[in-house]
Amino acid sequence: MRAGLEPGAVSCYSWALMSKPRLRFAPSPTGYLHIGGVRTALFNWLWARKTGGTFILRVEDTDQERSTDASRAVIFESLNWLGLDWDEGPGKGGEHGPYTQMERLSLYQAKAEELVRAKKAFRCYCTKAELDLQREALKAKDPKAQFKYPGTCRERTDEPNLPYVVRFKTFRGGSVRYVDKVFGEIVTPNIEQQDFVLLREGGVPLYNFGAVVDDMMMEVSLVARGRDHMVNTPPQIMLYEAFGVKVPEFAHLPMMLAPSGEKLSKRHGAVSVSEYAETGYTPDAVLNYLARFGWSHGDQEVFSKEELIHAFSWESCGRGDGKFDAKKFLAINHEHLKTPGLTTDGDYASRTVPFLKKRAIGVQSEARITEKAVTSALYMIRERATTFGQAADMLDPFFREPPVMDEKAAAKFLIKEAAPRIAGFREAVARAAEWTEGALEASVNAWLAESGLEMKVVGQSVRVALTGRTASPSLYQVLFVLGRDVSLARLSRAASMADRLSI
RNA sequence: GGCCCCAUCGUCUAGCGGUUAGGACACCGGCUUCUCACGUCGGGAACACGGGUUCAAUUCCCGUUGGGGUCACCA
Repeated sequence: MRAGLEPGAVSCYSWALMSKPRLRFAPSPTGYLHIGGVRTALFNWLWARKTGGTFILRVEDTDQERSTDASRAVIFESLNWLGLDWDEGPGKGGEHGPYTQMERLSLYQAKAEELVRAKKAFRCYCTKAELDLQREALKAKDPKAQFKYPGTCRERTDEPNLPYVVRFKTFRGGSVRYVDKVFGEIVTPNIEQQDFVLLREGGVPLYNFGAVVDDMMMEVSLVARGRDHMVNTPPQIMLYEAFGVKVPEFAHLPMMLAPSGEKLSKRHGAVSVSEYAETGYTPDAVLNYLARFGWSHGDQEVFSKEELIHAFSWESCGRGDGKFDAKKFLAINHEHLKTPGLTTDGDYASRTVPFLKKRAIGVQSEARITEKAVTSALYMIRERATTFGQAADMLDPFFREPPVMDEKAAAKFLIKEAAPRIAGFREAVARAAEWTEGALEASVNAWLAESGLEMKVVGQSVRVALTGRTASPSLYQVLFVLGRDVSLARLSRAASMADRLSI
């Protein structure tokens, strides 16, 4: 009942309906985990989680020139940080392992041999140099001509003792048709294909072959990947048909481009997941932004991870490429940090502590940086901080004694005229009925009223006195969080500093 | 260049024949205000173009233009 070789005969539905979907993310360990790659992983993961299917992680490391163990580790680390957990794969096992391609070499070789024996593939003894020569020759004759492997060894029957690659006998007539879950029907004439290489000279598979053998053996039922792979789909489908197995479903995702419209790369700013982790983004916000890129759910912009799982569908994926927008990304992160329902106090604090500790290295107050202390100060900065890194910056004056004094701020606000005001403010808060925001404010207001001063004129000096900066949370919150002793001490010190400074 | 894909505000997008074309980010104003934010109110801002189909096209079809992808013993 399998699909035949005629065009239009490839049906994918039965597989998908009969069992839980199996999806995979198959990165190459050749660098950091790219934000675009994460989106691919995310969409696969969302569908697996929504449908109760299986999410497989497979490492495609057949490019031995560029693959590194360090990169492999970074990719795992990034996926873990994002919370995109896999059901089968490295470190997790599964019935279809190993999940690293270089550990599956004998499998590819056996499968290639199977095709050769069935005359669906052949050994090609043409060398790379020969082919390059032919390519150049053709180009010299006709610059517009398309070079395709001429089929030199396609029907060759001898088996000389020479190095060879294994090539696929591409179907000659007809076309490949499939129904993409986001792009719809795609038809490609087979004439476009050439006899592509399955196995290199050393027996290491090339992408299209490795991916198909693995997807086939791992029983992947839906292949979702970037649109840049769309051109690989027809040859891959030929391979499935050559093996006589069911063709999986395909879903291609529109591309994420740089604001300039070029392919997104490091020269356009942060593109690796680790950079966002280091800046203090929260993983769910990263997923939120990436999900909303090329996918939508009515007017909703902010999603928790659970909401994404619930709402996701291929039908709501767009088809147009998009441009990465760092500002919107930041705004989404801010939204997640502001909302306790999205980022709990505990989560917020535990993610902020490392940032605070990092900036407190060598400072004696480091021991005071605890999740508990940070948690109790959180309410001051929830609305303000856009990243955990920024939160740590805002919290810094509360975990350092004395606070770092901004020199410009001091020069401008800790001036002679300010000294008596700071002192007056100090006395006012010192005689507050109790050390609460309300009582402090009441006491300060009373002092303001009797002294004829306005908060406008004393505020900034007091702020610099308490925090060393010109921007901070509300003064009463600052006083409260700092506590009576520290507050009074900082105010005294600043008052005398102001008095001295301008002599 | 061949083949393939795409096309709504600057950006991400809603729209699935009849809407004052909606939201979000960004931008610009007002309000709030002890700073910075947050919040809130308001504003400017889009259906690439040309043909069809239809009583009616942003929406369906074709073409043009524009953008993107890909053309390896990379993935």
